[in-house]
Amino acid sequence: MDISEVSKRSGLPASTLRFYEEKGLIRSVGRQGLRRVFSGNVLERLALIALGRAVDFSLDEIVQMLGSEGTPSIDRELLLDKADELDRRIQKFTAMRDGLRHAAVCDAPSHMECPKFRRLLGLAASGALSSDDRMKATQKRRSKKAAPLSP
Amino acid sequence: MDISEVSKRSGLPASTLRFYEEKGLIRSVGRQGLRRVFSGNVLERLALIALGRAVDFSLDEIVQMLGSEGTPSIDRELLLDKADELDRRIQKFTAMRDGLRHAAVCDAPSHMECPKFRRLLGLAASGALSSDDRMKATQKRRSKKAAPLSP
DNA sequence: GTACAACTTCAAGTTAACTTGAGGTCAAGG
DNA sequence: CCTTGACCTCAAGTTAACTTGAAGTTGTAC
Repeated sequence: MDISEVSKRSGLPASTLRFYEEKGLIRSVGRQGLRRVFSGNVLERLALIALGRAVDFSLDEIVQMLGSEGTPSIDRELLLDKADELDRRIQKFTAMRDGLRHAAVCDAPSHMECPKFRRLLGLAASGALSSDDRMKATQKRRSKKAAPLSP
Repeated sequence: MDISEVSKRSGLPASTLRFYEEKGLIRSVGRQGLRRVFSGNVLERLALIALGRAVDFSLDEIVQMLGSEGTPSIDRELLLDKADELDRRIQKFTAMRDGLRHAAVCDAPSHMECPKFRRLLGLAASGALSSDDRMKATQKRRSKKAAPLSP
């Protein structure tokens, strides 16, 4: 497959595919003249990348999870970490959704006078919802097995 | 209150507060010499901003929702839109979480051989989870009331 | 009354994930 | 043979949301 074929099948622009290759996310199997040639399994790889992006992994995180190997063999612990992270996000989002929905129908003269809305505000302000706890649990869980590369 | 007081109470660095002021998100009530003076309700305002950020609004969106007025009076329809959006995100995230969790315990030799994981991959690849539908429903619902500013 | 920590402005830097553009190469059709 | 269009590289631009730095000012404690 040439790059436009991959582009068509994956829905990603060629520029993104080149960018991904440069980042080490995908690899072309060779060249025909100047042109990259991709094997079919790049599509599976791109699907994995899309999966990662869908759960808000950075490209760098994805590079790490997907080794350079064909078969990724993703760390199962990492998967659980990410599932936990998603759980926390789901909880926040659920709280937010309920709060927003209530605020929308609340008959308080202004949102500011609605106690539920104010409670939500308090939550947001306290950072409980700020979604900046991206990798805290990951770090925590990860640190239990300690540094595998140092003495 | 001076800026460091607001900073302490809000948890935001002074640079961010200045940045927010420049963006029109908050306002200082005046100056003492060079220094900004903020009124107490800037904290409420910052809480609203945090709330918005917590549900992934951009600062520009937030500026629009919070008029320049003291009492925001947020568009209730907009709140419902955002609640809907959150619903969709929650569904995606739930699907992802379940998928990840299964993949973590799945006894298939490689994730690639696990049908559930592959199904998840399909979902991600098809863009069903790609979270790029940020404002589609908003646009849709919004377009029902049509352009209020054009003839 | 002077030192200095804390404020100020304004410009420029940062990060992620791409996109765009300029300038060049090459295979295939006419 | 020659044109054309799809590909190539590499550098630079883009956006969001801030942060950092340089250079200047000032309220306050001694």
